[in-house]
This record gives sequence, structure tokens and C-alpha cells, in this order.
Amino acid sequence: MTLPQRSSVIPPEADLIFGPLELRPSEGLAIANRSALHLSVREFGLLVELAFNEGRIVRREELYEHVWSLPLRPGDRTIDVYIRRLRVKLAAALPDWSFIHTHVGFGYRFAPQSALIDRDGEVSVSHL
Amino acid sequence: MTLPQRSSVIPPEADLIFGPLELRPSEGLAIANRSALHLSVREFGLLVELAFNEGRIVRREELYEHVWSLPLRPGDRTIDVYIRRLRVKLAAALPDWSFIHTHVGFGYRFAPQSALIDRDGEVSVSHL
DNA sequence: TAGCAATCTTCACTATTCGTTCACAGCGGT
DNA sequence: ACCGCTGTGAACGAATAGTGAAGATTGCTA
Repeated sequence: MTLPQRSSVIPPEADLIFGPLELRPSEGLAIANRSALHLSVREFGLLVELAFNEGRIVRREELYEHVWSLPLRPGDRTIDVYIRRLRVKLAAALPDWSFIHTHVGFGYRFAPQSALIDRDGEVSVSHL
Repeated sequence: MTLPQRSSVIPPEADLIFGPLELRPSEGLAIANRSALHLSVREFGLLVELAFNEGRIVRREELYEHVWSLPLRPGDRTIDVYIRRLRVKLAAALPDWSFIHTHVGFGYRFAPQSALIDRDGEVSVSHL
């Protein structure tokens, strides 16, 4: 018998903190810059699933099965829609940050980074 | 066996103060701007339960079970009605403040904030 | 104990939010 | 350029919450 991997077979309980973004799975609460983000249940579940696997590319099937507790049917676009809604809400709350990266043909990867624009117009990306 | 979380397994005794709103559980007294708020027993219990868990989303089941000391039956809308009465009374006493936030599918969150409208018509929210 | 007032609960209706699907546009790799 | 994958905006029914009012209960007081 092996220890469980770091994937959400076991739902996360501990808070997840990435710069100004804080996720509290036990309360279903997401906080950006001290004020609560209003996420739906599915949105929050998807974000936690991604954040819990920070840095990894998570396959769409894995995301869907963990958050929806159902197998992903071929052609189902639900995840795409939720990814977009998450991106919109995160960008609204934290305009200088990016969190969710697409890996075509594979899935999505949660990797928080802050983009601060210096006086030359260059973008310096700081990874956490 | 774990220690109880910060939730009202133990009913709060110490006063709870949020800007102009003060709750004294030991006396069953709620004060807004120096004058007493007239709340019924259930209203007061619900408000204290929410306030005691400030910042957290409290599930409807948890609210009902703590305030009513009964399991929440499916379809019971009593809490909704009391939330509304609380909001009405709080808004009447403290028009520039909001306290109780809805999280659809989860429950309610007590997070006092004052909305002061500046000369640009912008709303600046100050969190305590 | 009958009447009254306040409170608690339930109900019906409305409004809002959510989850999902669709259609089409845009991008990426080959 | 082609084809498959993803981004995006909109639309729909379903689920959830907001709301006003009526009925039930409780407790007080005459």
C-alpha cells in the first residue's frame, strides 16, 4: 500500500495561498486581496482542483472527474466554459496576475505569476 | 478526537463589535449606533451565530442546527425568512453598511463593510 | 380564560444565479 | 491551408434565494 499522491483523491482541507489569492476549501471561500471572490460551487471546485495541483498539467478528464464526480463525455465543453469564467473573475480581481495556463491537447496548469510592467514597457514575470 | 473549531459549539460570551454594530450575547442585546436594535430571540441567535463566524461561509445546515438545535429538514425556508428580517432591520439602523452575504449553494457569510459614496459617485468599500 | 400582540413558521410567487449546451470565431500544430 | 482543439458570447432550463403575506403558536394581560 502506497501513500496517496498529491492529487485530489483526498480533497484538500488546508488553505492554499498564492500571493494575494487565498483558497479555503473547508469553507468554500476564495479571497483575493482581502476581499471575497464570488465563485459558484463548480467554479470554486475547479479552481481548488487546479491550485491543489499547482505546477502540474492536469488533464481535462482528471479535472472533470474530480470536480464533477462523473466521467468526462467526449465533446463536453463544460470545463472550457468554467475555465473562462474563472479567468474572467480572477483577472477582474487581480489584473496583474495570471494563474491558469492552457496546454493544448493535454489540459490546464495552475501557475500563479505576477506581471509587473517596468518603465521600458518590458514585462517582468515573477514566479512565486 | 480534535479540539472544536472556532464555531459555535461553544456559544459566544464575549461581546462582538463591528463598527457601529455591537452584539452582547450574554445579555441578548444588539446595539446599532448606540441605540438598541429590537430583535427577536431567533433573529438575535442567527445574527450572533453569523457574527461569531465572521468572514467564514457558514452552511445553512450549520446555522439551523446551532440556532434551532434541530436538524434542517430539506426544503425548509425558515432561515431565508430570518436572513431577510435581519437584513431589513440592519439596513434600517445602518443604511451605509452591509453585513450578510449570500453564497448560493453554500450558505451565508457575515462580513461587515461600509460603503461610503465619494464625490465621483464611486463606491469605496472599507472592510474592517 | 378570552383577547391581544408579538413571534415563529409555512406558503406561494418572483427574481436571481447556476450549470450546461450551442454556435461560431480564433488559434496551433502539422 | 487544413483540421482539431480551445476561446467566447449567448441562451436555456433548473435550482436556489428573495419576498410578501397568511396561518400557527406562544405568552401576556385583562
